[in-house]
Amino acid sequence: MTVSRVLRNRGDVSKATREKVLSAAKALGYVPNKIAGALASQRVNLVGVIIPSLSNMVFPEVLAGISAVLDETPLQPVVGVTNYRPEKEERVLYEMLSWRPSGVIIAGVEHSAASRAMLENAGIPIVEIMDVDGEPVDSMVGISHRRAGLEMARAIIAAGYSRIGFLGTKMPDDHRARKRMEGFEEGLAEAGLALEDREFYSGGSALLKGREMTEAMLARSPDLDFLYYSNDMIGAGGLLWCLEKGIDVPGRLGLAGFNGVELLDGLPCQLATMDACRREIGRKAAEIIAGTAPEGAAGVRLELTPRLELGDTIRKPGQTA
Amino acid sequence: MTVSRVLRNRGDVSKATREKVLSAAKALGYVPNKIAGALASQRVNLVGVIIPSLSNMVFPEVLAGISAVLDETPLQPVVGVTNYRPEKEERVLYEMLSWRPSGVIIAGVEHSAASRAMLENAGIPIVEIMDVDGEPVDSMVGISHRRAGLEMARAIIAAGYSRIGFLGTKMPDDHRARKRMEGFEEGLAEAGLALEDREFYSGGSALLKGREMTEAMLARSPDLDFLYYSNDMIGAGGLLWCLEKGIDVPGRLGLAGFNGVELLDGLPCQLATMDACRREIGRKAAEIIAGTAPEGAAGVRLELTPRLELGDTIRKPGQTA
DNA sequence: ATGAAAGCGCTAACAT
DNA sequence: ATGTTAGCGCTTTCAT
Repeated sequence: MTVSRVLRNRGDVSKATREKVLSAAKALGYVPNKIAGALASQRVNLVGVIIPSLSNMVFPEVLAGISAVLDETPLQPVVGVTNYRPEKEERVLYEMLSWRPSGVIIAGVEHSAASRAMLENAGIPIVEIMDVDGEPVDSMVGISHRRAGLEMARAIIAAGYSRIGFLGTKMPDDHRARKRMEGFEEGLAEAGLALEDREFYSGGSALLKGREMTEAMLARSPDLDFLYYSNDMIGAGGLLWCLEKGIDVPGRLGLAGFNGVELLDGLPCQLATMDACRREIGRKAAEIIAGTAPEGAAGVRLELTPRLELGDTIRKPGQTA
Repeated sequence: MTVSRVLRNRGDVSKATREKVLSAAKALGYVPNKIAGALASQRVNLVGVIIPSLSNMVFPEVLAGISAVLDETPLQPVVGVTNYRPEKEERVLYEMLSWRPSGVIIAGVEHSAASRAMLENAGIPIVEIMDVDGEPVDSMVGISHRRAGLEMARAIIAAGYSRIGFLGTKMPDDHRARKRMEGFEEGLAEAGLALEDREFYSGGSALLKGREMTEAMLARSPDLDFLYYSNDMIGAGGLLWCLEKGIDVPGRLGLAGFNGVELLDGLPCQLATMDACRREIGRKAAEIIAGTAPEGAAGVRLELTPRLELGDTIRKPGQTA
């Protein structure tokens, strides 16, 4: 019918007919059936976005970046959550691909063999995000978490700390947290140092866990002069606890987290951290899918550089211990 | 073909053929085309979930409740975010309905005329969530925010506070925050009281805003003996600021927030709050769509009861001012 | 500028 | 237990 032409603003349609169709559609409360449309046109304006979690502050911000870009295009994000579980990632990916989206943005470069095969055979642009330490299927946008850990270690050592503890998540499938820790240990090793203590948690309120783990670690290893947290939320918990106990931060004890979450702005003092470029990663990934990225639309490899923010919890050069 | 039968475990298929089809499918990396399937069967295993925001802690938790329930069913959630904007809600809803989902879960009971018309004509189960102060299109699961505000006011007055300030978001379209404030003022009015000061913010780090607004309000109205925050995040910022300044909480100044977010567990002391039953709301809404709710699948009206948690920031009966 | 017809890749109903 | 057929509601192409 001509109707189809009107609703998609295609082809030549006379003004009169157009108006008539439009008003009829509105009167009937007509909503076109995209299923049929997609089947006929072999085009689907959906972009699959697969992320491990929504409950921390990091992925929602990536999503915000993606949405900001896609809002300017006909594309729409559809998000799937894996809870850091490879089997769930497989399921979610399978479901998504069965809708034949225009592209997929997926967190991480580690995937099960089946997932990787699906991504490779999908025949659409794939962007793996967050992490660049690995071989991408197609495009890749992120930061090097290994390097982030490494540089934080160097900064800490440069500030004169040497007895260092690590506090993080107990997540075998959070590869980025793992890589940060490995990079961090590598950085310590450069200076002939090693982690003196470490502790991992899972589940629960991160702020509370940070508080509890800090207390436990300091009770166990009172000589530590620095604590590196695998994320800002537990770091903030630790910081609050130290402040409460009157511990001299950063003199007696230095602290650092990771992510650069907005939350930190509201703390009594600024926790040292490293910005993970979350929003920018989302923007870039979306641009690659939308085909508006200057870098192109396939095989792009983009490594962003996280900014180290010393804040108030690492000694500055002049400051004495 | 028989293939269709195998992939959907339907009808009688011999073991041998089944195996053959399955292995062939795997070898070819075959992913079925749900578009064609949906068109043919007139069934789509998608549930549209429309929420205003992902950047606070409240909606992700609702989503977690929804996912937990839908994971046991063939249904899959697809989320859309409106940023509290009615026009965006309209667009997102239109897009979703054009995929003919099995149901829609949507936050709030206030919608534009066009959105309401779409919901009414969709011919699928609709569940409006979070808020029960209004007339639903179909089903409704939530709490009464008006009553939540009212009861908080009563508790505060019962504890002996009388010079009360309000701090909240400047969001004309956050109807739930508005209703809480209205209910709160109603509660004050019962005791012949009224708000002595109020301040609203928008954007930025909520924790930081809470800190700044608290400082500003106390500078302006030093006689206040209670601050009611429209959410826990700004409440936490205010609490941290008070602790820092050595203000006697809850003796000299009482504080309360709203939501019952997990974050509060990690604070130096427990902020009074009211649990919004977020996870439970998500679960119930999903059950209604899935048809597994004992209440039925259409026209359900479910009001949950938020629990008041006095924490450490409201005086207990025995405590003196 | 408009209409007619084929067909997208499946499912459902009906053969066999 | 397996094969056959007619659509699902659009888009596309070709005709008028």
